[in-house]
Amino acid sequence: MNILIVEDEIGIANFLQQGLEEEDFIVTVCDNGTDGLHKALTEKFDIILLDWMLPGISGIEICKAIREVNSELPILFLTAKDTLQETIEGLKSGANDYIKKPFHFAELLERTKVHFRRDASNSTELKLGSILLDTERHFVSKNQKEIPLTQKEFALLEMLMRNKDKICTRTEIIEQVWDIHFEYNTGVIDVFINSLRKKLELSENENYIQTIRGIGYIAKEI
Amino acid sequence: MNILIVEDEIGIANFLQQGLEEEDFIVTVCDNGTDGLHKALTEKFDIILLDWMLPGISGIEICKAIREVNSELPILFLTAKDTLQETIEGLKSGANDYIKKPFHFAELLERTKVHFRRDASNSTELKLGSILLDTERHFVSKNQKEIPLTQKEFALLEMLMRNKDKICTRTEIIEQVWDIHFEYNTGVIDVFINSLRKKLELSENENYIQTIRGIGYIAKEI
DNA sequence: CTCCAATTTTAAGACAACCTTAAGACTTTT
DNA sequence: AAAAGTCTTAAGGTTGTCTTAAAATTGGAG
Repeated sequence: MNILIVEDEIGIANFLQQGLEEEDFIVTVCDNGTDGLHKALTEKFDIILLDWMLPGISGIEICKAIREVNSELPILFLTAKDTLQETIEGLKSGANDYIKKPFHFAELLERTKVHFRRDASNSTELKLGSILLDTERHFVSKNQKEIPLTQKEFALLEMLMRNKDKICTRTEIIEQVWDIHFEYNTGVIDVFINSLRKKLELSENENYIQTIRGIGYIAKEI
Repeated sequence: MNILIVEDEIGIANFLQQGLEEEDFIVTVCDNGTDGLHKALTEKFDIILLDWMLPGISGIEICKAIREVNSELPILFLTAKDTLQETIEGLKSGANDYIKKPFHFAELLERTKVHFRRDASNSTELKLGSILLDTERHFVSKNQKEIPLTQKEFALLEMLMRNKDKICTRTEIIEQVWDIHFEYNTGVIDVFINSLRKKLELSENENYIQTIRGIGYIAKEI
């Protein structure tokens, strides 16, 4: 996990770097706004800790500039500017959290971790109603009962579950699950959807895998 | 945007409710932990504001219970427990933010909005009165109730909603929805407009889809 | 290497959902 | 009152999906 710290007070920067490295984060420090913004835009970080008052570009400017390009990257302000107006200005500029100096390192650490948590996209455990799927163990269960699936069945279910509440078109499915990248039409998908529904015993009122006629399928909580 | 407030001090709850409703949020209040948890698990909210000390189940327990099932839902603690240990405990239990009482409403509001931002930025939702249409989920609802639509119905409604407050001529509709690029006259459009109105239960005084005689149709907020 | 079992793919008929058409009722305009 | 445009309904006709079974392929054991 890569953290970028943009902070000009060397004492604070070192203190943070040391503390975060002890927690096994990979830390990069910039002591001015210009470098900070440049690094933020060109390298890949998982989170940014940002001071407000900086030589070069101010924290606010950096924050706004990052948000122009990247709306996902978590940005935490870390600043001595502690009035209500400033707090709001900081949050409005696109930050995800606003921590006022002086702060406890333990709280900063915890607030930092909050933003790593929600990155469930690479989680190995997926859930859909009473259905659980673990990609690592290649294991699927429903109501605590294991459901043995074949390779293709598993891959198809995984794709649907990773895209929960999003439509998977037939083309997307053929591409991702079957790795076929040209015009193709056959009933394979239907056959496997059918066998998934059967094995998972999806009745009328447990319609987790719905068909979107003319388009594809969707996995939905009900 | 639906907000659930779980708070037993009526004064604070009312204050929050009023403030948030002025900002056009839809607010639900629970004055005890048991109801709060139940509502959080059974209804659909976009964010939860949670007191720590509550009659029934404590905020911490609620937070953990929600996280068992839903790792995405933003949870904000809002509490008088302001020590470092408590803050950390709150965040560790799965909360996304931890706001200490007394707080400024403006800051609370801003911190709440932080969590809507990233949803909104990549939203695929269109709104027309109480009607919501999500292209990605191929989902339409009115007053929180799902309205199942067919392909063509969906495409037609999507076109009208994308052009909200703009007239869609019959020719434009036939071109975009039916992909027919030559002179064509038949009642298809009328039939589908009719079935949309029926399924969406658009009465006289909810005339979201209006006829522009001789030209086409228009979707309008009323 | 060969055979067997399990998995994957193809194919086809049955089925259901959807789209289109057309015709008559209704509304608005001239 | 006539004409033009729209609404409503219901009956085919079409298309996409489900289901089943058999053929083809793969992977592992002997």
